Amino acid sequence: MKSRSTLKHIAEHLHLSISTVSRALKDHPDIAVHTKQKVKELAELLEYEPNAFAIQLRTNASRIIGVIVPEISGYFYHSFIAGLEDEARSWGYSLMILQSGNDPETEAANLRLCRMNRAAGILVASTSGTTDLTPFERTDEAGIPVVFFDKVPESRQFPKVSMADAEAGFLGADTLIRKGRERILALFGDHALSITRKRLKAFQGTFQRHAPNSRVTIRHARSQQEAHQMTFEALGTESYDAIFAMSDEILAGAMKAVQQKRLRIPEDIGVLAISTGLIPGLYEPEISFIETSGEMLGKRSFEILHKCMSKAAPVGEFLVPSTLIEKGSV
Amino acid sequence: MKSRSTLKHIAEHLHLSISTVSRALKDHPDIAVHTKQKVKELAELLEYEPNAFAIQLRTNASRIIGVIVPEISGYFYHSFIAGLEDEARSWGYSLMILQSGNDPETEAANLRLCRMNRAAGILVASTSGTTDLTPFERTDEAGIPVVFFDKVPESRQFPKVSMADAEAGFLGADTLIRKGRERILALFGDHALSITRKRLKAFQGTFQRHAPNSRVTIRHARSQQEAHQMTFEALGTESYDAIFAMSDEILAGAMKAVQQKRLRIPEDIGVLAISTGLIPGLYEPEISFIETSGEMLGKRSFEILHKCMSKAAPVGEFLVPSTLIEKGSV
DNA sequence: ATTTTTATTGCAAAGGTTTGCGATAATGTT
DNA sequence: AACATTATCGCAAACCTTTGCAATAAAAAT
Repeated sequence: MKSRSTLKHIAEHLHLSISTVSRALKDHPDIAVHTKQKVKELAELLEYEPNAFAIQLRTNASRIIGVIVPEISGYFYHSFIAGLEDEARSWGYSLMILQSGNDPETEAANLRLCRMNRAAGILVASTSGTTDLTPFERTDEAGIPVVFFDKVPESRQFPKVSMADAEAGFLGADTLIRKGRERILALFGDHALSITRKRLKAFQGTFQRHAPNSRVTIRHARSQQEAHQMTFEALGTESYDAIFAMSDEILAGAMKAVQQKRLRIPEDIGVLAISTGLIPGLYEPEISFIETSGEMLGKRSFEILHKCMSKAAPVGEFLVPSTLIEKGSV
Repeated sequence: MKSRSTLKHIAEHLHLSISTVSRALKDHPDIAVHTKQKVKELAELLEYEPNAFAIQLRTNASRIIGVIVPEISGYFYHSFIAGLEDEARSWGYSLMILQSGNDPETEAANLRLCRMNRAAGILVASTSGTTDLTPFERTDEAGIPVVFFDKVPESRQFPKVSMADAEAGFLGADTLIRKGRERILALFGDHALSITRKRLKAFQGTFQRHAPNSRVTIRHARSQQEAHQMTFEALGTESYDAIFAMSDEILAGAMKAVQQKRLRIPEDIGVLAISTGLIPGLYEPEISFIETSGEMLGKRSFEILHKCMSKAAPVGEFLVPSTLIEKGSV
């Protein structure tokens, strides 16, 4: 275990004071150029690396951003984290990742961890069961900005950034209409989730306004399996010319039914989904989708949080736009 | 910005010394029981939360584990991270996630970050271009144990934990043989990667030994697209009764060709893959696979690192077993 | 020649916690 | 009654860095 070199070591070697060394290393104008040079050379030689703890203790601020998500794996959050990490690193921040396992208690414990580590800021995709926001308020009051993303609470108090769900819903409907699809099997997720309601509302609204004569059948599935089964049954009882899936999970289920029935895309049936992009690329032909990019959400979230960290405190909800990516499946 | 409470605050309120408070909070036997009680009560009331920086500065050790991966997203690492986080949290550790983007320089920078933050330990899935191990050695010498996982270097110096690649390769071949498949299109990844070579060697060896008369065609693809194209061409020129894919990425590519050709599984062609499990579950019928669980690798990796952190320094390579999951696709 | 400015460096405190050792008083031992 | 032991608690240093202010010497201005 090699003893790590400190400012003190360098100072002693050079017969300088610690403060001079400290300033020299960060190009403080007070320090003579030749002194700076000598200091930097020795620092290089001694492989000096500043002690982050000491800095953080002194400045009472870390370069660590806490990220609390229900789960890292799954269809979405990992891409969010990837985008976030990318952006954060370019600003000199690192990520501390915590999973809540969709359990409010673990979530609170994780929040505490972030506070203990004096995170520079915290990004939270809340649990579906998160009702009590006071822990978050306390954290915020303690000077650690909290920004919610993706799964955001109703509260008006915190900045929030999420996908443009209404826009995505509209785009979905609009695309189907433009392509002349008129008998739609539209598969949505759990109706209790706000994401579902927002997408559904825009989707339905668009059809009612612009293609009131189309037959749009809405179904709700809570899992891939349910979506699979539901689609299989639906395809057996009535004839559809397009399937719309509001998420990757739903799409995966629906596609199993499509494969099972050996339907050709887009001849026998058109398929369109709202997706992150990975899943639609697995099929042949690839599935057209409205992209709700996890990466972009990550980057955007960092931007908002970054503003919060530098005093300027934006509030309200920020939306990440979604765009149609055509692959010819509809 | 509420001022956070410290040991000092508590001490002053109770007319005690800081050291007594510190000891009381951690049940030091020197402290009277009633004192402990009073201290703890007030700490609760004041919502005292220890300053992690100060602790880490004093003890020169954090509860943070650095994780350096080429990318978080993609087919594999997110599940690894999920498993790791789960295990680490149960031991009171948090994860600091860094992406190297498969760039050795970024990797080195990330390593430096881990050192600066005095990580308790570091897990690295190295870049394919990582040749110089001295930065890792230096980190290790500085008292921060380094454990490689998944993509491990040749060096004998560091503990390594990876999938049982040989076993997986054997299992793949064995399964195909048992199912009576004799004309195999076997798709592997980049031949430069050790993971590819290990799986391939065991796969080929098993066929040579137990089914020397089977026709096994080996192909190497460096991307999903390449796998797709390669498979499509292969299926056009010769007849096969099974496809074997050594990874999710390859499988995804191959399956596109299968769908394109509208081949029925398993009647027209059998399919078997080595996989994490997500992708094979997307098709209908689902694809049988040899599971190389990212979660398990994550948990196991933590175990090894944990041993390294507590003096006991295991060396050598640890393998997490893989098991066949039958879905009837072969 | 004296005063003012400028350039360069050092001093010392602060940030919160841990910990070896010393201090004190109470209890037990001879 | 003198001494040894035990139970509690406080002192102060250490961990390493940052930063306001003071200090010194050299240069410039009067």
